[in-house]
Amino acid sequence: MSTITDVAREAGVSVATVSRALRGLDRVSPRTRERVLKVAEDLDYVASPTATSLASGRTQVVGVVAPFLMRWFFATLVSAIEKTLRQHGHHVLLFDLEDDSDNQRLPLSQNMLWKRVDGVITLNLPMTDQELELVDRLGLPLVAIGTAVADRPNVRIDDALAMRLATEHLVSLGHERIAYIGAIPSNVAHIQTPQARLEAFREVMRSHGLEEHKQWILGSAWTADSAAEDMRTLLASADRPTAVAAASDEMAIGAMAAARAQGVRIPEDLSVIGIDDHALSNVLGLTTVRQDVAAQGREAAEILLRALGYGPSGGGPTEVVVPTELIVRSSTAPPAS
Amino acid sequence: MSTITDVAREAGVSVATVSRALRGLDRVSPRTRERVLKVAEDLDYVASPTATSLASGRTQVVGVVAPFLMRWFFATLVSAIEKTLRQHGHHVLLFDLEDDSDNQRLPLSQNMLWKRVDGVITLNLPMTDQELELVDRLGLPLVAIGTAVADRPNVRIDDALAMRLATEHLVSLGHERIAYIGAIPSNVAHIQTPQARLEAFREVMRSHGLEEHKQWILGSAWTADSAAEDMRTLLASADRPTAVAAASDEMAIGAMAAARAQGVRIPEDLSVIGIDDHALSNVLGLTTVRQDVAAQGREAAEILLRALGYGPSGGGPTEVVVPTELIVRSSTAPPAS
DNA sequence: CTGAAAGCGCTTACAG
DNA sequence: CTGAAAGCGCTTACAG
Repeated sequence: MSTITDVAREAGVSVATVSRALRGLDRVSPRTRERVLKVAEDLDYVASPTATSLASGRTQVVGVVAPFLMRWFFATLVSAIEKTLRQHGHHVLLFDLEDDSDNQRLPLSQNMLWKRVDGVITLNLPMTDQELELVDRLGLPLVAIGTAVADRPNVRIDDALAMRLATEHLVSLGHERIAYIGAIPSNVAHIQTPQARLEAFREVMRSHGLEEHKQWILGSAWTADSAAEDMRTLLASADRPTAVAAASDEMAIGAMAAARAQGVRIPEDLSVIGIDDHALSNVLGLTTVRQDVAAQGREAAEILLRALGYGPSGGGPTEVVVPTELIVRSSTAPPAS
Repeated sequence: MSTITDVAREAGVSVATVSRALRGLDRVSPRTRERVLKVAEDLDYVASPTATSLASGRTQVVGVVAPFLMRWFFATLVSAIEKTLRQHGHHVLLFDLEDDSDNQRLPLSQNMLWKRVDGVITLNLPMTDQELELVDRLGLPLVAIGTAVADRPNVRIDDALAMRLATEHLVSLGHERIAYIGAIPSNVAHIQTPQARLEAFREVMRSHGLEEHKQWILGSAWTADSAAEDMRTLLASADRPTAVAAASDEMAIGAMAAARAQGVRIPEDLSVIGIDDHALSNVLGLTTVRQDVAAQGREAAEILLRALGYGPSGGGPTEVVVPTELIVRSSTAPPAS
């Protein structure tokens, strides 16, 4: 592979001139620039990013950090972020912080970031003080999707609003006996989403004077399997709800499946609603509150790009709340009187 | 942040010695090494990867390239690969080659790889000749998961065997009228999986003397939505199958949902089987042929690491076929007499 | 508009 | 066992 020196020699100019010409800087005569471009093209020249980085201090790489990657929400974000960044000449270095051998996640460390990325995007990841201090010390701009990180730019949906939409939908259908799936104990993590959604559910119930049954608030682990298991227990009892609001579609899908497996018809015997509009929700007929996950990824990438000095330098929003929308399908209906 | 020069000064040795000591090379006295280690620790020293790369020619980064990222199969692979590589001090640069604005995928280009990655892992990605030539020219080792790439190391399941297991299961239950979902026209892509699975299906049908109905071979686009749509058409006709084999669980899930929505009971009226053991298959009761996707990611990462000179240099397998297993759940049963 | 030179922070022979 | 020096391939003031 050819280097900048090869191009300079071939074009009969200095490497400094080649560097300027190729990067489109001022102060290069049109003729010279043209010649350099031609030679570079002929030689299949591509600047060594590693040399460029060492000299310029920028890597054109952004770190994307997630607590896990396999779930639909995260995979969708990563895909959207990668595409947006690549359109602007940037690349994605991926970190999956899930630790299989432990139920604690891995910490973000200096050698993941130092001189390796120009910025960081966190995907629903509560950061520890040390991690935040590290990112600060390294001078890295950061954008948080979902769970907010200190006072950094943040892209998310309005969790409370989303769950309010979901719960109000059930109430408006006439349901009064409503269960909830996805209540994560507040001491487990500083993740805002579960708590905000549960609180919104409670608030709506209260505002309609509806009773909240302790044993109908299920603390499932945000997976379909876990939700299905909790649902089975719930359905085994004599005292059953007529509807269930799940904090995510994956849990809603688990709940629907568990109900059906026990002969409970949906929506005749039980209405189910989720939040997300997961890739499979449409086909499964799940009523849900849609969030545009790809849009969140795109917004976050653009904010970061701006922080890195690309695009319109003029500020731009630093706090984006992506709209949310009720999608009624066949998993919800009025209760069977 | 401190540099190697800072450490050298503080420890009273040359930068060369620091470099050797920190990398655990020979020819450093225990006392010196200890001192250097101590100073480095005190100064929070982490070598600049960009400088290291320029000097050594290695980046400790591997490119992971996929036609799209959002599907369960790909997300699971990426997660497993990332974890395995990170344990060995390597990082993942991610490329999603899906092009939203076009139905052709983006090409792999020189500026994605050149001096940026030490090797490449492809995820079910048929490579063009130019891409292969590029990877060769850059001297990058490559490992292919799923769709094989020329004579490079390859990790996959036995597609034909998997579909044979699925089809034989249906036949052994007594089904004779079996439909197939996921037949991609061979001119669309050089992806082996769809073709290998369809052929295996046909072979099993033939070997049992079962008739293959042209209109029961559905060319769904490997998504649940597409499979559901095709299934609706199929069920609308008077001449119906008693069972359907889908080439992936996502399609099987779509087929099940479409059937149920039309009042077709599963498995009483229709048996459905898939391939994958998708995260939602268990909860949905889908009978399937399980493939261990994470294991494929791990194997591929390890083969690449070996090619890069890590771990036992002694060869090791270069062709891995991960085993596959029939998981019978509630979506399959003997036909209704 | 263009070039010579220093510098980015490491690794790697080469001496000793 | 250790150090001085060249080199990796760019960018960036500084002169001119």
